[in-house]
Amino acid sequence: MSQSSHINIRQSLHSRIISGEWPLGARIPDEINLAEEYGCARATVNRALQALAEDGLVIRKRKGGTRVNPTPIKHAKLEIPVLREQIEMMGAQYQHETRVKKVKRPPAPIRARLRLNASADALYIETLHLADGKPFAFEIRWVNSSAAEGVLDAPLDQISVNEWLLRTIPFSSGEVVFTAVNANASVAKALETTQGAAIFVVDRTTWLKDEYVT
Amino acid sequence: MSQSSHINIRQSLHSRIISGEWPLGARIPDEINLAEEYGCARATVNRALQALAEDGLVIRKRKGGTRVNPTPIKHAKLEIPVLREQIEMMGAQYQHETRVKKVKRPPAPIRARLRLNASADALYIETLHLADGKPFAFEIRWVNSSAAEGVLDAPLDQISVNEWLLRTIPFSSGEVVFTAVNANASVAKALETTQGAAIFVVDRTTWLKDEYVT
DNA sequence: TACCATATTATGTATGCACATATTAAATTC
DNA sequence: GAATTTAATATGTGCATACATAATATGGTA
Repeated sequence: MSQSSHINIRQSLHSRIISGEWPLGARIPDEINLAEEYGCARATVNRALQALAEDGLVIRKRKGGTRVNPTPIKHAKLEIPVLREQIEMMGAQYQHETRVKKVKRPPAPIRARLRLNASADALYIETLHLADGKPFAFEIRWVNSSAAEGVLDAPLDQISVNEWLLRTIPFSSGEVVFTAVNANASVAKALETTQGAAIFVVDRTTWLKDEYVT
Repeated sequence: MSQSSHINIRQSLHSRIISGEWPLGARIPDEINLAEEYGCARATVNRALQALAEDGLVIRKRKGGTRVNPTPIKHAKLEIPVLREQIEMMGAQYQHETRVKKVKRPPAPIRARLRLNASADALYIETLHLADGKPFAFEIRWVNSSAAEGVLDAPLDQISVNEWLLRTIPFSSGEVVFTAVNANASVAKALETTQGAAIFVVDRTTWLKDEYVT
């Protein structure tokens, strides 16, 4: 009982579900019964169940009741840490250098990803992120500047592009897809490490932007 | 007013925040005032604010009040669709083939990722996912079988490994990292497409598993 | 001034109640 | 028997209230 009640109930139900107490797709007791069982108000059970529903563990329907999601977890949520926080979390000091920043025509695949027509320009930015002065990550980003207006005027020396965009753009529109490329030679060089090493690349496409994070 | 009140308020506050009505890090009115402004109960505002806090848009502290997150969105949540759903969403019929499934010693980098010692074995699985009989995605997965006990006995012909794991493993422990490799020749062949094409690879590391999704 | 106890404040959580809404199940009608 | 109306039911939402809790402000004392 270290936590609040709805969290306890949430966890309890969670473990009961994955323990197989209720088979896949089976209906679990309704809120009133659970409330009785746990000795709390229906609203409290409701809150716990809603949380489980958000996690995709159960599916709830009016009248139909609550049942264990037969196709569990359509979507796993994950975290895309802002690099700065990631670095500072390690107790290191964060810095970043904007190496390139100019408007130019993106190559065809990028253009397609950004849904730009052939003549449109985009903003190209290369940023090197440093932890305690040592290269930590290298970031290449294409920004659809027509969508993210003001990006040219933004104080990109103070905050990173990443954060600026996250701050400015309503992330609700973010449909994100991850793609990958191997670390190429130039990137490896920038990071002062061996090509093909444990470098990882994240390629995110949103309605608005396209970035590679190394 | 098409939706329920707490969702309206949530959206309203969201747009007010990103519109810059309250500067970064600034404190926004407390629940009581907002409730008054929106003409609803404090609980309703509370619900909206908690949702925003979960999204990382605001930070809430007892007494300190609620303020706009100065380092916005530490974590963007995204969806990792289960391949089957993705395919069925397109109106295609889903099938999958388990091509390889055996226990063996993973290579060093994988071992490190899974936090296994040098002698430990892991389960190696290759799965080909089909949409209407045509190759759609190729999946290579290493499973730390000591953690995911029972994976060997699971009916992996009926449901995919992906779904089985998601169903079985408490995803609360899932710290996920994405990495990327270029599509290599063998993968490209399996997918009957050109190497280096718009294939995308997701490399996820959890406490428990490691997978590549093409 | 520096420090510590206390009051104040904003959010966190829980409850009981009421009513809305979707959906199933039952009852009625043709 | 089939189709349509009606009732029953589980969840969705909102409100008013109460108390808990954490963090800040305040004031008094050394």
